[in-house]
Amino acid sequence: MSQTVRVALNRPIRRLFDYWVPEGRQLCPGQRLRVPFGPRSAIGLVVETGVTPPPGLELKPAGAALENWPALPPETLELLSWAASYYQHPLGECLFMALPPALRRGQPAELTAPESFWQLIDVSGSTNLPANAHRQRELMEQLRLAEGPVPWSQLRQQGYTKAQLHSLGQKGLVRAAEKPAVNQLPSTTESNLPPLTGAQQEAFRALPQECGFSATLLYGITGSGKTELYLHYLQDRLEDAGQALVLVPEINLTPQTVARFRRYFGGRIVVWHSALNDRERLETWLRVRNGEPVILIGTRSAVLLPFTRLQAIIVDEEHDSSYKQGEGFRYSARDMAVFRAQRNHCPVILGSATPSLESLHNARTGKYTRVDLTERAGNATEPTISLLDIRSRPLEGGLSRPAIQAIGAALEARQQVLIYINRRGYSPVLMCFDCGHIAECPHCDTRLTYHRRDRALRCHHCDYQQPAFRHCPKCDSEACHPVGQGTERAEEVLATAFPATPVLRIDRDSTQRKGSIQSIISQVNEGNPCILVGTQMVAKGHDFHNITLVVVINADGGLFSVDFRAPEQMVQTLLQVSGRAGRGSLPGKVLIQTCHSDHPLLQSLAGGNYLAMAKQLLTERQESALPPFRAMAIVRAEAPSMEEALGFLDQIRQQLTDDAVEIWGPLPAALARKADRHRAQLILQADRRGHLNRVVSRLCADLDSRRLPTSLRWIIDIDPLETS
DNA sequence: AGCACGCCGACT
DNA sequence: GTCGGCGTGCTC
Repeated sequence: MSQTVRVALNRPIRRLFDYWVPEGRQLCPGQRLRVPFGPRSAIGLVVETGVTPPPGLELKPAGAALENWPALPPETLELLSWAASYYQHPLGECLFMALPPALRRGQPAELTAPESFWQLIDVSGSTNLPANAHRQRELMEQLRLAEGPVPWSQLRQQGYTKAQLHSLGQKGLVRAAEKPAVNQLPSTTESNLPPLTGAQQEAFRALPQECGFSATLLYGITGSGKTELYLHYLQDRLEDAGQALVLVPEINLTPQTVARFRRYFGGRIVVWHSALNDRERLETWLRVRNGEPVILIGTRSAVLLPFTRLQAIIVDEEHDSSYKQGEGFRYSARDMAVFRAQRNHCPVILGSATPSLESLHNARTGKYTRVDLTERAGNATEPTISLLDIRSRPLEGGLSRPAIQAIGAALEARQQVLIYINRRGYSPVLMCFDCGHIAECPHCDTRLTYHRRDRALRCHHCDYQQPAFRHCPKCDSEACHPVGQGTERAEEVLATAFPATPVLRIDRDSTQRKGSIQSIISQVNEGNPCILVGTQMVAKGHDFHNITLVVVINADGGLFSVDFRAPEQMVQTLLQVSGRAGRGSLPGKVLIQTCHSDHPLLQSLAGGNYLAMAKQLLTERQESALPPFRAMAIVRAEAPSMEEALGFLDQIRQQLTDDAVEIWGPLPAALARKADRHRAQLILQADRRGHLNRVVSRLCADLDSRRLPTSLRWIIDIDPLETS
């Protein structure tokens, strides 16, 4: 009697495949194996053993296992199985996301060649490098500070190149070294953790002391020192053999953050983010899987790693929308972290200065414990926020006269200024002042953004671009002008207004080159007067000590949006960006330009009390019966025509007859046409998550069994963040 | 997702 | 007469 196994494959199909296992071989769930699949073979993962295959099905024999241990340990397998069914995503694709690319491809679970390590030849040695070789000098400094040889991956991650190392090697300054054994790497150095302030100690004592499951919402205002608290918590709670997971938004995983953790935990710190190459992913994955006592700092997908000795999870900036994957397997790493902690019987700490309404609600209902840290660390004080009504005020590049005066005053005092604009490019539109024609994308229902640098009109939703026109394509007038504000234009206006001061722009366009954001940050950290102009990117996590003034060009975007989450997101972003001011010893000031200074939300924002605003927003959500008071799912469809998309969703609406599920739509999406595809959506809501899950899961099964035209695409988004 | 099978247009 | 377009269906 031979064994029968159920196998998941890395295919977008909601189905598993059964195979018989030849006599004398034994397989367990989580193991990687090769199986025949159609005319070829594929890599599979065992999800179940000893199954009874559907009757009348001729099974094929399973191929060899790729290793004699499960690539996915039971706890990880359970996490992913839950997530697959909760997010309605094919199990195979979910499971394979927890493997590094090399293992997905069927390569052996081992490192092929040892990684190169680098160290100084003479630690005390003087360096006569050319004056312009500042990167090489920095690299030398890095190696000097390191205790022992530094892996190439770490140097590469800090933006250094092989060429720089080789150049130093030729000069006889550095050399390749042996990989130091793991236990030789410096580990926790207890003495040099910075002492906690009074307020931090109080918060620290309120964090969970038990090892079992607990979920804590750490509400710590910007600059209150949440990271210090995390460091102390890990040092205090983590056993020598234990693993910890620290989730951070992609944008916060900077070398500074990592260096901060490395200073105290040395070789225990490993990182996980999108810039790792395949071999780095494999190496880190293996260290985690082998149960090495790592503290892993990682972005979203780090929550899927196969930890086996997890003792603590921290989710920093838990409100951040980047924790939700926006395509494919649409999971929330924050929510999966909580599930993981629950099943793993370990504490999870969700930290934020602007907690999500979901988490605040969970704290209110007792699902989470809330711990507050509402004092800035050191002698820093909270910034004062004032609204600046710009109705009928002349604007220069989007800036009002009082704002420009404030900027001038701050620069005069040799301080730094941050200008926040939520739009990249030069200006949102290029308009003909004679006939009113506005350049639009031929493939999307959106306007083209004018980028001055390359005189291009670009669509921010597809890859379309065209040269900007001088003559209006409609009326041939020459009166075509950019209208509205973008980062590029603000940069230009500020550079003209303050010619003696450097203006640094931080957005997706200006930071595409690797390491360029690093050089901007180090320039700011030198502390000389400068003006930073940026989008969301500057709002998050950076610790600039000499910024005393933050100007928000226009705060009105989120006030009248169709998306019910817009006010929450607006408040969070504005408070996060405000938090960049006054982090050093000088007090900070925030000027928010608006056309609606009497709007209650902005009024309370000026009061700076996030919890009061959140309470108000939660009341509104409850009155409108929206999340977090109800569960939500969205069915999105796209087709060559809007009729097809709406028709398909309407059919679904007809077949959903469950009284406990409220249905909205179908409606065209806010961006009804994107890259020539017409998009529509259907919103489903229910009081109980479990109930909605069952309904959606039935719907999914039904849609899978129907044969639909290939031109029609549908997806289901559970707990969606974008609802328009 | 791959990859085969399967029927209709422009070419050696 | 074929080469090949991508629509539809299947993979234990």
